[in-house]
Amino acid sequence: MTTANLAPAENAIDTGAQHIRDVIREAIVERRLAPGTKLSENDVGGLFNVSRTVVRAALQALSYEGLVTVEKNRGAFVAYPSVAEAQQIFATRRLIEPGLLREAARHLEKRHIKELRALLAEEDRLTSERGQSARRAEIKASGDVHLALAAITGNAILQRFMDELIARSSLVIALYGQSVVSSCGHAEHQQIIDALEKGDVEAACTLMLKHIDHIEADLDLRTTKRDSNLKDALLL
Amino acid sequence: MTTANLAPAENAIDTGAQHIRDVIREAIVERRLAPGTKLSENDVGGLFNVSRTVVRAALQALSYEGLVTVEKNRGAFVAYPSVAEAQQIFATRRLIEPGLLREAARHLEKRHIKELRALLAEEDRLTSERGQSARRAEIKASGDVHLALAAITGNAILQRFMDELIARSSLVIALYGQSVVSSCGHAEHQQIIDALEKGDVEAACTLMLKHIDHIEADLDLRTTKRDSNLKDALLL
DNA sequence: CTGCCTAATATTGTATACAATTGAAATTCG
DNA sequence: CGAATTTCAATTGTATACAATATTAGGCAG
Repeated sequence: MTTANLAPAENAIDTGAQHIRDVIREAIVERRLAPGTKLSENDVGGLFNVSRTVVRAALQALSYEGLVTVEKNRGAFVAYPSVAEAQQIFATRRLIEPGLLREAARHLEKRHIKELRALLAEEDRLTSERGQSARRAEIKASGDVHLALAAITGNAILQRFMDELIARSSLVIALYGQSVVSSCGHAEHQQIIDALEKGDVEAACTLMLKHIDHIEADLDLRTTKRDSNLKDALLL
Repeated sequence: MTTANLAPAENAIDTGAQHIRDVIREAIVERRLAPGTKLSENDVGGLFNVSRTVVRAALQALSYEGLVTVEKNRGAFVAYPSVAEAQQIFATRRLIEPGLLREAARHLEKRHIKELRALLAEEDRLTSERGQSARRAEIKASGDVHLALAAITGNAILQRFMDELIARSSLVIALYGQSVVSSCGHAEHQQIIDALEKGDVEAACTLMLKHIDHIEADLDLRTTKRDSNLKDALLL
């Protein structure tokens, strides 16, 4: 117990539960698990060869970060964000990310730029690739850019908040996204990093706000199909 | 299921666990439970007349919001924030609260002002009262002002982030606070609300930043006594 | 008397068993 | 034939039992 303990949010909870949580989380963020899908404790437990006890712990953690909805005596479901929720997620991102960018700029080093460039290149590579698998990876890569910026701040709390916001954004995009996010999204990421590298932090902030606006504008929030009755009907 | 469901973060988890979580949480925030205190599953369970199962769920939730530290095979303890953690908490608050204030101003109505005034009056009342119990209530009341501002935004995610930040701030103040927070803290709250009522949002933001600076300045972060070995020795 | 090693105790991690609640199918009555 | 009610199956909520790990106490050698 010498080095660790610096990242307070890195609470191990339980070994097995942490793994299950990570796997399900990734599946949700990459849209392999559709919103509304039932996550039966028995099924999940059987899948991972563990008892319901540990599955419950994982589902509870996911519920806390808004990726899973737990209904009493009914079980856990992949979250199905409402329009109001979606708007709150992006409002919160607009509130946090410019400040996050300024804070990242204060800690910025050359190696960080290199890391960011590598992420952009990966994103670029995926954009030109075809197939659903590439599309999934692209969604994740897009979020990773924002998470990398959060990591630069060295602020574990901020990182966790962003973790949650990015994951939930992915869910929202999965539900309400119209076009593929890529086209505009990737170019904007590049512009933000460019501005950051030039030292023009305020320009980067402005670009970031526009970027978030664009993501939200690409959503089709008109759909009132977020009626839980209808939803149940469709999925059963 | 007509009205509810609007607050997505209000996941019920478990009935019993939720209650235990709330009680322990309040005890930590009000400093009745000292940082570092062991929270044995058996003891807590006996106290609430429930099995370890439900206690674990509560402790896990508390761990997720940083109020409790869970060490593998060792159990749960009331969190003992490091200096680095404390700095991150306040850095995050400085990043969020000005934006939160602007967002609150957009939704501000007369009834909100009345609510805020009532909170300030309560804070004032507690300030003039003597005794440890009043001091505890004062710490909580001070946080409530910030939480009320978050509530005005109507953004449930933002509210949850602030919930966590305020709770952890209370812990930090409990550990590192020198003087009683009240004297300067309360007057500053009043100034912020005054500026808000006048419609001068930017002034309110400036005051808020200064306010957070003052809270942090009142901490004695020099103390390197955050050595877990020493801590164990002292508490046993 | 001090330091280390071993054994016992206590606490957590996980699985299983039982109770309670929900959802649906089947049956009965209008 | 349709609607309401009752019964049954499945799933979650909670408690308990067992396994693994850590801490503490005791003994032994130096």
